[in-house]
Amino acid sequence: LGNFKILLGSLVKDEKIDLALKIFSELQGSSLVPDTFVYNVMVNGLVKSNRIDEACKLMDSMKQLNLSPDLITYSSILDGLGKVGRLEEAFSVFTKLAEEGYEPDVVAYTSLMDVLGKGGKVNHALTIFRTMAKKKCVPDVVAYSSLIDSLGKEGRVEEAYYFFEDSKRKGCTPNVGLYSTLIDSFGKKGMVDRALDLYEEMQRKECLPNTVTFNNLISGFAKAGKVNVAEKLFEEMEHKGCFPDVVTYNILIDGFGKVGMIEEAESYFKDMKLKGVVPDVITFTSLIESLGKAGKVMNACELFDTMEEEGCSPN
RNA sequence: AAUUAUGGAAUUA
Repeated sequence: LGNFKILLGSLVKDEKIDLALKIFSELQGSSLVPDTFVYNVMVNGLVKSNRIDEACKLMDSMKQLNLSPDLITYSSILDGLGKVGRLEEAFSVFTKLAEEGYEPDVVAYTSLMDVLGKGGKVNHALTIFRTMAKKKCVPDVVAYSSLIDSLGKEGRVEEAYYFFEDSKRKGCTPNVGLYSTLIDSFGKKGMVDRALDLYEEMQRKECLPNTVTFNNLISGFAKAGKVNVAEKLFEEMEHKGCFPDVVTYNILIDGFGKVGMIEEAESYFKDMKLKGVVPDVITFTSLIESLGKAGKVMNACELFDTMEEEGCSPN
C-alpha cells in the first residue's frame, strides 16, 4: 500500500490523473485495503483536474469501506467546489466538517477564506479570518497571503497592506509568495512605486525574488505603459539568475505591442524561442493582435499560419 | 533537532 501511495502521489503531482485512476482501480481490485490517506490522494488529484463531481463521488464511496473522510478530504473538496464557483456547497462542507466534530485547522480556514475571497465575498472572508484568530487558530503566511490577494483583487490595496504589516507584527515572516502577491496588487492598481518598495524590502530582508515576483513587477509597469522600466526589470531578472518563463515574455510582448512598439515585441518573441521558452496560445494571440492593430495584417496572418507548425493550436 | 511525496496563497492575451 505504501508503494501505491508513492506511485499515485507522483502521478497526481504530474497531472496524470487518468493513469492514477487506473492504478487506483487495480488497488481496489487487489487484496490490499485502501485507507483514507490513499483516498485523499485521489480526491485531491480529481480536484486538481477540476473533476469535482468525481471527487465528491469518490469521497462518498469511502463509506462502503467503513472509511470516514477526514479534515484533509473535506478541505480538498471545499477547495475544489470553491474553485468551480460552487460557493454554497463549499460552505456547507465547512459546516459539515465541524458538525462531525472536526476542529477546523488553519488550512481548512484558509481554504474557506480563499474560496469566499476569490468568489467576490471578501468581507465574509475577513469575518472568517477574525473567527480563526478567535478560535486560537493562528493565521500563517498562506492565510495572510490569501486574504491579502483577495483584498488586492478587489482593489482594496491599503487594507491589503495593513494585513501585510499585521502579519509581521504577529510574528509571521513574509515569504516570496506573500511579497509577490502584494506586489501584484499594487502593480494592478497602477501603484508601481509601492510595488518597487516591496521589491526592495524583500531584498533587504534576504527574501529572494523568483520568476513570479519579477513577472508581477514587470506586469505592473507594462500595464502602466512604462515599458522602458519593464525592460530594465527583465534585464535585472536575468542578471540575478532568475529565468524568464513564457508568462514573462507574454507580459512583455503584450506590453510593447499595446504601446505600438511592434519591433520590440517581435524581438522578445525571437528571444524566447532562442532561449528555449515555448510560445503558447497567449503569446500568439497578443502578437497577432498587435500586428493587426499596427496595420500589419499580412504579418499577422502569416504568424497565425505558423502556429500549428510551432505546436500551438489556435483557440 | 531536521528530513523522509494526502489538503490552503501569487503572475500573462
